[in-house]
Amino acid sequence: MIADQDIAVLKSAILRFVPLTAEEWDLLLPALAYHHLSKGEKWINEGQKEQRMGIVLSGNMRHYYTRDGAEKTTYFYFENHFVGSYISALTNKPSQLTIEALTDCRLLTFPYAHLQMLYEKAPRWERFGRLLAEYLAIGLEERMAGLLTMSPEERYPELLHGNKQKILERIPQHYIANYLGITPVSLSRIRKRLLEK
Amino acid sequence: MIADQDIAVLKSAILRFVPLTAEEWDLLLPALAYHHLSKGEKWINEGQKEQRMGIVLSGNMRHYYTRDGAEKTTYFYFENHFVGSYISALTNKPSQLTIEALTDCRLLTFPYAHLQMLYEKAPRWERFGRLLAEYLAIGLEERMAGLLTMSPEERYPELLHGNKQKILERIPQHYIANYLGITPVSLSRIRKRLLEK
DNA sequence: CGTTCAGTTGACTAAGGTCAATTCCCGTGG
DNA sequence: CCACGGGAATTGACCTTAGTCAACTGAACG
Repeated sequence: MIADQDIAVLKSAILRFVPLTAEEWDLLLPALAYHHLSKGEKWINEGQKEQRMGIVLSGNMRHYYTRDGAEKTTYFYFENHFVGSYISALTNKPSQLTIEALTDCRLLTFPYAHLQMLYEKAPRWERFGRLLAEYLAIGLEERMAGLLTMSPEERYPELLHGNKQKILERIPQHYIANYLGITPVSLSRIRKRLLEK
Repeated sequence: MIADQDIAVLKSAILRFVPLTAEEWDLLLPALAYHHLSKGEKWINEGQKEQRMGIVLSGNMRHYYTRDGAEKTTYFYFENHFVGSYISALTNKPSQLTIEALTDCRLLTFPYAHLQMLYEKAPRWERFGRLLAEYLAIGLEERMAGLLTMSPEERYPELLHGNKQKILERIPQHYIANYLGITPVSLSRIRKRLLEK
């Protein structure tokens, strides 16, 4: 049994994209599952093909690529964020990503295939799918442009003063360095340099 | 008057995403316009809000951000590619990008607003919109992951041996350097280093 | 033939990476 | 309450690689 208030969180996140009738909303309900993760636990592993998406009810998570043994964090997830190996689900290939809980987390999840089925069934859900993909594309574009046009020393303050500063405070600095594409050592030096100004 | 064969090119590009009935296809027709660009000419300028999308019939183009006077190329367009300041159109904000013809180009274009109108009118078109956004998101994700996980020296061979090598041959090296996020001077050195192996 | 622009090369600088030592913080157990 | 252990962050020394500036080469085009 899933708590009503948890379902309400998911519903309002979806309604930010599209309005839904009660009937349309009910199409998703049977696919929902509750999931709990302990700090440090992995939800999705690299190479794996279990394609679920979900929403973070509480806690925060990160996802990263592993290459030559090194982890590269490309995203953080917080409360009310959709989470999942979206690209893997879209392309139907094994995930390149690992998604890990940074704190204890509570999730509400559903199979991506169920969402795809809704795309077939209900135009409103297809619209949701479009807007979700567009939202993602906008975020990715910004991220990419940032990597290409700014140095790490510029990206760091940008990240701090962005719309997430309060939340980033909770995240250990070495993950932030990783997100910026640099080592913790370099971030420490950048912080020092910025303080001296 | 637009040539039938040009329209056929656009149509088959769209049909790669979704099947369309004749009636659905006809909804787009009245919005089409033909456009010719000379080498070096800019199609979309930074700061501008004209939101058209199109397909490249012939020639190739690039788009770039301008920051502190420096240009950062983030994409190349070739025959049969959709082109446009997609993010600007989505967010309805002035374009951050400039899109420029690298050679003489022939384009078929339509207002993004017209496509949005089709989203309202026909579920099939909305599906096209979803698949287009998903396609874009996949490409952006790959690009971003590449920037974060690989050095320029690794990215260059990757680019060469990717699915575009034949086309990249046509593009001046300094644009490729720019795309890789480095200077032409550095790319020249990287090439030299790779040859020595 | 010059002019122009892309590409290469050399000398030097700047900035991040690596490795290792040290300090700080915090929680746990004696 | 204090001592210890472990992970995070900082710092120093040194290395690697891209950036910058400038000179030079080479090919394309008038």
